[in-house]
Amino acid sequence: QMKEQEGKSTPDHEEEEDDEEENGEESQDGPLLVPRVKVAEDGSIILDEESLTVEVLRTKGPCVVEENDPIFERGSTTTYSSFRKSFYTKPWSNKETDMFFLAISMVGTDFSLIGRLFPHRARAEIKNKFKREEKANGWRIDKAFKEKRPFDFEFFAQLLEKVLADEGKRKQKTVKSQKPKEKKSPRPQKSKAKA
Amino acid sequence: MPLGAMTPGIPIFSPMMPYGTGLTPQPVQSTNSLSILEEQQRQQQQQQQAAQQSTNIVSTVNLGCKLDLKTIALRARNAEYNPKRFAAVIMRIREPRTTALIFSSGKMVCTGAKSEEQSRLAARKYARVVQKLGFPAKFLDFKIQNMVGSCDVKFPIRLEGLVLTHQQFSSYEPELFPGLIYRMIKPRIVLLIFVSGKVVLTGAKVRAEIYEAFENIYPILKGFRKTTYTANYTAETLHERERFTSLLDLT
Amino acid sequence: VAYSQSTGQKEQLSRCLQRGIRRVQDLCKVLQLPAVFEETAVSYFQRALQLPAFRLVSLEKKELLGGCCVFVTCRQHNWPLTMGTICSLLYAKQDLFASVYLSLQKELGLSVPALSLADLPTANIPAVFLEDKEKLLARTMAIGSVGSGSPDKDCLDKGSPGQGSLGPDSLDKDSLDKDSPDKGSPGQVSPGQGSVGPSSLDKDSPDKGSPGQGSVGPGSLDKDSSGKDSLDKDKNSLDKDSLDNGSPGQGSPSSPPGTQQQGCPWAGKGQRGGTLRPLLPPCLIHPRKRLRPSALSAPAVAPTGDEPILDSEIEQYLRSPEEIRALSKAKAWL
DNA sequence: GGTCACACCTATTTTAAGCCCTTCAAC
DNA sequence: TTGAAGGGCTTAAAATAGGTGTGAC
Repeated sequence: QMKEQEGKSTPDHEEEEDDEEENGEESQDGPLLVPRVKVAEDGSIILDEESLTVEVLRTKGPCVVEENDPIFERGSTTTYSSFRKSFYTKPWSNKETDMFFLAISMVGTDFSLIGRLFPHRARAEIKNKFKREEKANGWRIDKAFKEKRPFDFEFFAQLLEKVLADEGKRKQKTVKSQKPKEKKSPRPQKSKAKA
Repeated sequence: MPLGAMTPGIPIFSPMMPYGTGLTPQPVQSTNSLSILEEQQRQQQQQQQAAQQSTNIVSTVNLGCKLDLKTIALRARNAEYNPKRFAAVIMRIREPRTTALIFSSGKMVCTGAKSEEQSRLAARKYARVVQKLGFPAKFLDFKIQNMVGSCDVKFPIRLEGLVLTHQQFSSYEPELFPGLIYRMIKPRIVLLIFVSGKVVLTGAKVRAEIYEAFENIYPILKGFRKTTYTANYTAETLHERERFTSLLDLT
Repeated sequence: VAYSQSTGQKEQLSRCLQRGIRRVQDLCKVLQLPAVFEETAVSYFQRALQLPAFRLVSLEKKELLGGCCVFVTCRQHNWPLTMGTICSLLYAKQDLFASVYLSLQKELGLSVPALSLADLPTANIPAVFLEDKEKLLARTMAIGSVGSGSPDKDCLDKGSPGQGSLGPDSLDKDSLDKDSPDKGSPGQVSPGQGSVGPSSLDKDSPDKGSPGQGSVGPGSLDKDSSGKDSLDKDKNSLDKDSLDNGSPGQGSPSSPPGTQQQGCPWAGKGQRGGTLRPLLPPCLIHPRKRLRPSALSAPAVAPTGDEPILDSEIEQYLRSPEEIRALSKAKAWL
């Protein structure tokens, strides 16, 4: 059993995807992390819950779960949060944010469409970005929406590619040498931004 | 123990909101003893300080005609339509800042407004947009479906104590959510109460329910005010135990 | 395990009930819970199934319902069973289990005490528990992180390290390694474990191993990495214009147009070239943080809801025929 | 095996506070 | 090795409604 579960780090991306089916356990092993949920052997605790009185009397039986209990071993790496669905969203840089507003001025508030303008961003990320900007810089949203710009996909794609590429370069550069700043590395586009 | 059992006079209310209708007058006769007046005034001030804010309103209206969502999405730049994901057009307007879900049946849901009036105005604007797009939209059965409000009582609350004494109404599962979920019966409002003293009220159909619920909960919360820090642990706890011994039967 | 969804309401209640009860019993056996627990849990299950709220839910949820009943029972007896353990055993998704659990509480009007040893009066607690409580509190105090709140608050409010930290694995790791002298002695009893373990449990819950969690990252830009070199130069210049002039300067944090950068289209470039800065107008050198307070929040006047709506306002949301044509073409391309 | 009926997913808003994850800069 | 920063999820409520998966018969 054990359904599968997506291993993506970004919200579902429109179509394209057919999630592999696998990963499943990948554990099975880890003899070390056996969750021994041991408990006091005995003792009686009495709680009176509104007429719902329960009395427990435990005689010194074996531990609730021995450390070798196969049941537990099986899911040793499965935790309460193993199935949480949270995706990591890469923070938006200033440049990319500018692109976001440019997109709004070109297509309006169709997040799905905007999402297609940002190959690496899912609709959910666009929507969250929109809501976040609405709170922080509502005027910018308004401004972008008011300033219509012709929808030129090619243009946008080129621009975005360049912006992302610059970012990736800058990052690498910063890591290697400290002198950086704004620099267009000799090689124009082509590289895919962020490795 | 009815909700208001241990609540002293719960007078006033004073929405500090522009549209606030001073509802629930409620005569202020109450307990006993001396400086009742003073006490009441003090309480009034406190409650007033915990000004409420209506934060979100959801309303519905029927445009009374079938709509072609594809067309709407194509012609309006404030719309989005992805039949694969959701069967409605998602439309937004800037003033009042709201979002609407427009279904092909002509039914519409308007969310995000801060007041009933704003919600209605926004809904009318959406209807106008749809009209301008060529549909014979009308404006039928406008109705406020849900109102959300939030406020701050300005003092920390002992949720552990509250959940014990009001078990029948509460659910406090810090593992799942930091707030205590309080399901008030009358009015039928759900409150999310946080240790910080912040409170969220939701589920109301009319503004008065939010106010009423707050008036009901405020005295209760005062009873569980978390007195600052340490030493209080023992004293407070013991006090609490004494009061609710019957419930715990643990002492 | 794992039915799936579908109400199963048509199914004979008795059968559903029997099956569910069996599951509850099995679960109790697996957990080696006292017999009393089993009875209580089963009765809860029976009560719950009477309610339409549960009779009408999917089988998947019905299954978790059984687990919830066992879980509730354990809690009421202060038995250190964690949600993490239950979820693991049932292969349940945290969210789903939580929702069923919360609705069980809601529907049955149950009162489920927090799993907290610290909150129990000492009188009825076995010695082992007492010891642990001391340790627990001491540890809590020592850790001290708590900015505000009594020890009591710590144990209860944050007592149950939520979202993932309760995983079975994390239990031994922290409790044993860190604080328990009995580390390494299997025979010893450490009651505290399953329960609360204040903040200490938070940190290192070994989720890392969980399958399918993170990774991948957005680094999948692979797809359309087309060549378009020729256009490059042109685009670059366009780019400059549109970004620097069109938007309020290089992602400047926040500041409405009204106050500043009003008539200074060069703002963006100027700020970039550090040396030019002194030449910029004061409004750019010392941009005001506060800005028109009212402009943002709707009209000061409360609407009545019946205000006339100007056509011009509505028209800003409409696309012109050309735009529609362009968009159609563009969409076709995509 | 096909039909029926229905739970549940998807989506939107809004607030609260805590937890979770990733990334990257100081020690 | 930490912590901070940035983003996201969780809880409640309510209306809307088509598509899908699935037990039952």
